[in-house]
Amino acid sequence: MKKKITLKHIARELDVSISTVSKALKNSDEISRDTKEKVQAFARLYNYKPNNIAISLKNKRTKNIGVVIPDIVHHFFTTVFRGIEKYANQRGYNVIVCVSDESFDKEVINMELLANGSIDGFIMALSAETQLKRDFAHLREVTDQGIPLVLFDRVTDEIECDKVIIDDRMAGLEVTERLIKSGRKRIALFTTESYLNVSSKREEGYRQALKNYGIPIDESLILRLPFQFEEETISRDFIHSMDFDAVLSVNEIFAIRGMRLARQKGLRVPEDVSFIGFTNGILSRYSTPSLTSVAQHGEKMGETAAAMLIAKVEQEYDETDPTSYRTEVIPISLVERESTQLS
Amino acid sequence: MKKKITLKHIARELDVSISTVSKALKNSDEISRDTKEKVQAFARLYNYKPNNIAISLKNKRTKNIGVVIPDIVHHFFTTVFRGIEKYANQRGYNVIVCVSDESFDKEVINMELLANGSIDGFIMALSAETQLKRDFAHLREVTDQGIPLVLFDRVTDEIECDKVIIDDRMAGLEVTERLIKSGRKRIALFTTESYLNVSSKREEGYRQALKNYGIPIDESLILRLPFQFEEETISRDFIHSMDFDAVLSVNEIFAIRGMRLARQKGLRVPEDVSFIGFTNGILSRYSTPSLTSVAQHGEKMGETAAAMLIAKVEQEYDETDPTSYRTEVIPISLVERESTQLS
DNA sequence: CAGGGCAGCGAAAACGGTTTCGTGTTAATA
DNA sequence: TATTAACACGAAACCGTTTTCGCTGCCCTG
Repeated sequence: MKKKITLKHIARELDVSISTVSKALKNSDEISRDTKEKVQAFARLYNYKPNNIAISLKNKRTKNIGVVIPDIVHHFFTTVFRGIEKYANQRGYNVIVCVSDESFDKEVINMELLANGSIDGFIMALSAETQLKRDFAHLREVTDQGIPLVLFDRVTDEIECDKVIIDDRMAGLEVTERLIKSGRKRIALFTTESYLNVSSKREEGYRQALKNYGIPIDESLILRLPFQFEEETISRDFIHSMDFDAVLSVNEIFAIRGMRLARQKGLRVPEDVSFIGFTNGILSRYSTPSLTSVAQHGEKMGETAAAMLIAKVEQEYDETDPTSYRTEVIPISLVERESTQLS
Repeated sequence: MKKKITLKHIARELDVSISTVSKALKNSDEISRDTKEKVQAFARLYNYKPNNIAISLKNKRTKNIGVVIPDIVHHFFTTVFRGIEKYANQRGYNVIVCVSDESFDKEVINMELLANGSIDGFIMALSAETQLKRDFAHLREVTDQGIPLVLFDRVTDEIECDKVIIDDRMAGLEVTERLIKSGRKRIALFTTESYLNVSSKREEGYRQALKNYGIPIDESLILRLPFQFEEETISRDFIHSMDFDAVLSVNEIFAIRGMRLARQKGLRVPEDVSFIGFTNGILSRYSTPSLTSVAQHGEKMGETAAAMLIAKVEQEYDETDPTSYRTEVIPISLVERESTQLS
């Protein structure tokens, strides 16, 4: 077992000082060619690699970024993560992931742990519980310490920091209007219980679209399902008693469930009823019929968030301007598939 | 912006030495009650938290584990990751994720980076390219340095280390036999090009099952699809010309595609043709009809891998026994859904 | 021949902790 | 009263780097 070699070892072996070795390896011109070559050859031979931890301690920069997300087994977060990881890696950063599991406490604990020197900055999406409690003290603590923070998707107005979001309200509005323009009159909305910011924004857009077209809002067409969506019965009863010609769903799963129940009821998709879902994930693509879906471009979001964070991290040193914060809006796009007949 | 406070600050402020502060915070009984209380109160007041990096440097243990996987946007790896993260977090470890993207080079680069002090051990699944090249020098380098390594799912015999796998051969055999016992005679196999270890193991099992029951192997019933599975045409032609009453697929997607094409051809699922897929993911659950699937219990795999790794990491110090390596086999289970009629 | 300049290298501080090993003070003991 | 033990604390080494600042020689110049 070859243990890791350090500057000290090289110095001892070559009978020079540690500083000389350090400089030689950095090709400093303080050091003679001879010595440099000797040192570099030796280092190569024994496969010397500097110790990351020591370097981190010295420059107070870890080249690690912390990502805190509610759930990793979730296609959207996963794609965002991929974007983050990709960009970060290109720039020489590593990514430490913590899963909050939609729990406030876990979010707090994880962040406190990482904030003690392990990372240079955070990228995160708030847990459901955090959004419900509206308690952001842990975020404030982090920013107060001067640690850069980028919020994505599940954000809050109460914290000043960089953000990257999609315009959920606009998205809800646009796709609802598409349905209306394609001739649909009775458009149902499948949504979650409303403490999730994104859901309520989408609902706002939905309502606005109907209003824009003078269609009265029928509250009985709005189905609010619990966050854990397993109770199939609710939606079954609802769907069977319900009368609609289109559905907008704030996620894939409700839409897929809905399509299935509608077809069991004898309705044809998309002829009798059209479906559009949010979150263009794997289910939308492979369902039968395949689901027209609002693509949120998670990977783009991730890249953007990582870029913003790393920019902040790296300008830390020239702490000149009174740090201004930006909010990037990632445009959505509608991926049309079999579940709709849009004009 | 409140900067982080250090032992030195506390010491200066309270007019004691750094060592005293350190000991006081650890409740050492070298220190008088008075002093301890004073120090602890001060520390609490200013929210002192020790710097992780400094501690890592001192004890040469980072409490980080590195996870290298081919793809994060993949349900199976994601569930494994969740298991790892969950267990690691409970034990006070953080997880650094690197995505190899099925690329050998990325795998190597990422591991070299992390191996220089950033992590205490690795958990990984080999990239497709690595399996193809059969070049494991980077793994050997890591283990030679005494860094614990746990391989999962995509493993190799050429490296001695802990492993956690499912018995793919056995799984292929069992489920094929289940199909046979339910009366199916002409069982097709949808698989990937064969450099993926797991696929070929599953195929072995499939062949063995047929052999066990004296069913001749019809090579025309074995469909090998490229790893990037987008070309729909291949399978469409195949399916339309093919004559089978059951399908075993090494992944979900091929199965879902297959079911759809079969139904378009007018076949009923499961009456005319049964489908079983590997990897009990989200598609299996939500497809129509829902897909009977081999559950690999990714989360369990992840937990097991993390447990093995952390055990190794933490016994490092009493380097007594000539470290023996284990291979844990996680049992599979068959989740029966609508796509089969098993007796 | 004194002085300056430069090339080449080393000592030491610093990052923020932990830990070993003194050391000075006080109180108990012989 | 002299010795000793316990107590409470500090000095310093150490983890592995980077970096500043000196310090040698040596050569060149005036």
